[in-house]
Amino acid sequence: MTKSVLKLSRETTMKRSNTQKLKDALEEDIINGQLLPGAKLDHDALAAKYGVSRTPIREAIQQLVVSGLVTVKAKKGTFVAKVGFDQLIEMFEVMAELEGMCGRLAARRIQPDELEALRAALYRCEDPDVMSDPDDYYYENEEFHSCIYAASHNSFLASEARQLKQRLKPYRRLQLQTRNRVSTSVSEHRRIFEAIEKGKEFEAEQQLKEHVLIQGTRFSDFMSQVKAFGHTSQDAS
Amino acid sequence: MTKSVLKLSRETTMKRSNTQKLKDALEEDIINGQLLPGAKLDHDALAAKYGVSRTPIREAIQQLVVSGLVTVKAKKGTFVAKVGFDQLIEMFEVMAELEGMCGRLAARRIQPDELEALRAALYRCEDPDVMSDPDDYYYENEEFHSCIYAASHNSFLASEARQLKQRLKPYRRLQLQTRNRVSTSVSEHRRIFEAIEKGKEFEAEQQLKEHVLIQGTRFSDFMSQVKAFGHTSQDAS
DNA sequence: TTGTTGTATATTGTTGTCAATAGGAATTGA
DNA sequence: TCAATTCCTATTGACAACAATATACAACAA
Repeated sequence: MTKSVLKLSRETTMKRSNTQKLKDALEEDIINGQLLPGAKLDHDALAAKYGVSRTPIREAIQQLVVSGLVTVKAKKGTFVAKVGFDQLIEMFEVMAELEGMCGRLAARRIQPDELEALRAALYRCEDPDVMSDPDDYYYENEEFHSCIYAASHNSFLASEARQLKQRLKPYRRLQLQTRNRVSTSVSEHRRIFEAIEKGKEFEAEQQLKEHVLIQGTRFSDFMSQVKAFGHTSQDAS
Repeated sequence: MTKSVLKLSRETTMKRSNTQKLKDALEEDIINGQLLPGAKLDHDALAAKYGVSRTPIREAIQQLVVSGLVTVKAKKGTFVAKVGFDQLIEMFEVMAELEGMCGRLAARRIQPDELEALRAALYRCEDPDVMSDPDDYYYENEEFHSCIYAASHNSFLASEARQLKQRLKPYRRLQLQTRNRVSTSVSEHRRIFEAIEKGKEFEAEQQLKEHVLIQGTRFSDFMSQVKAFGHTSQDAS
């Protein structure tokens, strides 16, 4: 693993501290599956890999602990958080509620231009070319949901939902491989869109809740996939 | 301000790092109003006050930034987060949703012993002696809501709700001084309890949402009080 | 074989110091 | 009097060395 040494070189226009850059880099690796739940994060190794001292690494890791992505076991090392079953279910339950709330508020508050943006996002999701490519669909799906977040006109809610979604992302990967996932998702999107378009708060909320909860596959299927992933039921927090 | 030097002496049974103790101490000061929103947190001053070096303070502050209680303005200093109006409203909106969700789940999942605990908490809230003392009532009120959290059987939800409540606490203080607050709150509690007892999910959810949102006082009253507190509409995040 | 004790090592916590950066003030010129 | 430039200082970020602590492992004894 000799690559990605000094990934911290990019500078857009903002000046960011090494700690922040480290935090983002680790976060991304965790979310995108480069670092799997349970993987050990060795301070010295990371310090060497990124060419910085241990302090920024300590601080970055501590911040990730606060946001729940990693856990430190005293004198045992720091590891990518591995959330147990029960908590995973609990988190999805909350995620569904937040998404549902976004939908309800969006149905009530969406503005004409936002509605058109949402419609455009829906159309892109329904494009056969997009549907056939998992990466493309993943991106457009995110866009669709982002539109709903924006339309909820509650930026705090949006950021909370986004944060929780990120935290769940390492485990959501498992769902996407289910058969017919995409086509099911698309038809759910259409129902969600129509509910929002017509201002049906309750229906938008319900549709979104289900969209998150069952994610087009039976929940037991999902559970068994998670089980197969090798979790027992410990840690996190 | 010579007091509280080395508040970090208490040891229950756990060993906690200075950073963690600092974080808790600052958190508590912020939540309990010792440190008002907008107050400056001087690293050196804190280092002197608590008798530690600057590093634990740095780290504690960084963690508080992640959880949203403080903000750092580049090269200007770090300050207790002062959330603006709009975001305050947004946060209350989310808080209401989470509380409502707790109530809904509790109505569906509460166990006999939990129901009795909730009933007992309700009775304590209704005790005239308790109602007459703001501090007592505050405590018992917290207990009542804690029972609902527990009965939701979703510990993740409970911790998220608790965290958000803490973050709002500096501003909730303003509500408690409203006339008839306690007696209104108590009767709301009874309605909430009855809804949960009878398993009426929807009603429990609605009651709790309103309980949080209007908090017995008209929202505009609350808003004007907040305004009087001296916020304009900046920072946070 | 099992239990205990001691040592070694890995990991985390703390400190003092240095460097860089941005804000503000003061001085100088018009 | 006003504006611009320069210098000073407050503040944050980073580092390396030091210290403390708990765990793991091995050796030894019962």
